[in-house]
Amino acid sequence: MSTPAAARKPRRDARENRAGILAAAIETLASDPHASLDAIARCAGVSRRTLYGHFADRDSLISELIANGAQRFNEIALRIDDADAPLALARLTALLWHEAAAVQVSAAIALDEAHVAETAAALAPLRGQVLAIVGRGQGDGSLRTDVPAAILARLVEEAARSVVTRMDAASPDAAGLAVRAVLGVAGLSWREAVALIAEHPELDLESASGTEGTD
Amino acid sequence: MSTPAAARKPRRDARENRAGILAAAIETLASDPHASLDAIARCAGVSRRTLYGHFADRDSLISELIANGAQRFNEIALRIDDADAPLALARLTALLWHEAAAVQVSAAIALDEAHVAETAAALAPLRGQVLAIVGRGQGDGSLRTDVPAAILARLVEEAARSVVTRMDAASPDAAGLAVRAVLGVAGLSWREAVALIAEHPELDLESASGTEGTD
DNA sequence: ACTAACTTGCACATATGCGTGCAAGTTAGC
DNA sequence: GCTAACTTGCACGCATATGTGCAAGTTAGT
Repeated sequence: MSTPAAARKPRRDARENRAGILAAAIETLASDPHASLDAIARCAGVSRRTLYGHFADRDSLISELIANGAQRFNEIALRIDDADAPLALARLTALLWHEAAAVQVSAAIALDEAHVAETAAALAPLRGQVLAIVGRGQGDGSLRTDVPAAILARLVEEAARSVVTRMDAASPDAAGLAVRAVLGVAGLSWREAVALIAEHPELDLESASGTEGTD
Repeated sequence: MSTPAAARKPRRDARENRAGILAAAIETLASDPHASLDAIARCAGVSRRTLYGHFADRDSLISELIANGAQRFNEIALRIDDADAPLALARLTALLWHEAAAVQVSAAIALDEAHVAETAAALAPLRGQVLAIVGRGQGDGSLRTDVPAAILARLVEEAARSVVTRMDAASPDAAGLAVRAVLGVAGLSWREAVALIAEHPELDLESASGTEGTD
């Protein structure tokens, strides 16, 4: 027996629908964290009733979103191993940016009273990593020391969240903007931030257009 | 006749209740922008029905909150006249901080889909002032120029909003934190920010502009 | 082509929030 | 102490959202 109890493999269309619902939830909740299940279902091209066939209730859906997102973010965060703290922050921000869509939901959901605790728990590894980086940066003098590490970590997180959720993600250099904001809050002068970014093209802050660095 | 048409002066308890409702709305909505009128009424120690005696509907209440807040913020913003852009930003942030409670609601409400437009309109003068300061700072090289003025103004606003809404307003140096975050995002290194703050004790940060309160 | 899995629409129950009407109670203020 | 102003509770009607049961339709997979 392949499976000890229950659970024959679900049908193809069912799996597609389930994925579609999750995707629709991300898309819909990103712009409105209070969107109804009906809105999500319609966005997924599925009936509301079907949604309940895949998720027990609203919380189940949200929880799965949080779990999925958190896992991706944590994996990214734990892969960062630059010794240089500012660079680590920059890279972390840049990498997370690529998950923009997912990040937006998580960021939005994280603001929702009902799920703060759950999100906080799920993102613990990421937060630990940020705190570690910040602490290291304060130790070697590369980051500001006029703010306690714990608060600075929080400040950095909020700066990133702000840019992700409140600034136009489609703007020319959105990823770069996020990195600049984070580095600024972390204590670097803007010229230092610009220099750091210039020295590390592998940060891959895209992008097309020629809004060139310029200053 | 003191009053030409209509409007006999309302009774005292009525005026008190009205004010109480507004205060309760600020307190309640600050923590949960989606709080029900019932919650607000209860917080004001008044029946839900009474609330409707003072405000036609939810929007009327919110609108008055926005109008009140915006007026105070705009007045403060337009009083700033420091030639030095970083200092102007610092002072603006510090002054607005004193309106913390009111700022929190406005900041929270401003995030609400239904009232963004209204808030944006009401805060136009403040935003104009920020843009002017930022432009000036870019012109004289005291603020970062790697980001267009319009976006930088936005970034500054979001940084301030973040700290106000998301960081513990009761923490030791919350006002200073806001100023530091704003200056950091605006391009100053943290040492420059610290120096600026140190040179201008009249910013009145650190400690206690009086919530010495207790209850 | 047959069957089990899946989807769907509809009806239903429940809950919450908004906004209103009204009759009975309180209170401010003269 | 009288009266108008104000508050209150309760009853509605309305709208939206969640979650479930069920019978009838589709569809995937063998």
